[in-house]
Amino acid sequence: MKSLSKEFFNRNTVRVARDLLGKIIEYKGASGMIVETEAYRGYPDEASHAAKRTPRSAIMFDTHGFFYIYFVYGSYFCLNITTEEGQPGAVLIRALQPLRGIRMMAGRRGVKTGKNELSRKQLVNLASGPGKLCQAFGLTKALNNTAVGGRIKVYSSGLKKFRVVKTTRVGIKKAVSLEWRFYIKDNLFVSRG
DNA sequence: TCTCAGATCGTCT
DNA sequence: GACGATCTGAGAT
Repeated sequence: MKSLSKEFFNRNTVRVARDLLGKIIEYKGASGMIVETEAYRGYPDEASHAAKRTPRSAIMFDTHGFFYIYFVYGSYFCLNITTEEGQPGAVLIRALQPLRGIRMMAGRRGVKTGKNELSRKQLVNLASGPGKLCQAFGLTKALNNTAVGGRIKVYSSGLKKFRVVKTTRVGIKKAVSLEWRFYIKDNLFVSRG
């Protein structure tokens, strides 16, 4: 299967966030379907990394179709894909539905499986959050600034029939923030954050 | 040098 | 569901 082209990401960030739902991410034999995304653009979204150019966030200003992976809260990584040329932006991948390499993911997440299948709750918990999915897939800052289709692939699954929920929140945190979050309705694997 | 973070998990109610 | 502890690094001053 062919990875999405770089041009797929050279569009309005909110549109890309919506269109990434249902796509497949694959890395080192593990794969999962994207079920939740969040769009981040530049000013006036002051809470976004794209609001201000810093050495860390420069990738959001300079590229599209590249992975932006940053470290948060001293423990976790967040996976983003940069978008739209000429405008800082990125889409945060918030949750994945695990498809392949589930035992591997469980191992990385410290889930004890033994010989039994994972319980439904354990399976849902593998990648139902930005930090969890990076841990499950073994994604770290070492993969920051790599192109989509390189070490990490993003495929179209062909899945089209699902209902999308769009949420917009204004004024979260201390800063003025616009937030566009999309998730596949009724999907068990979306995060609750 | 200092502050605080786009999250997670365990505990409590 | 609510809340607190966690703990490293980026960015501000």
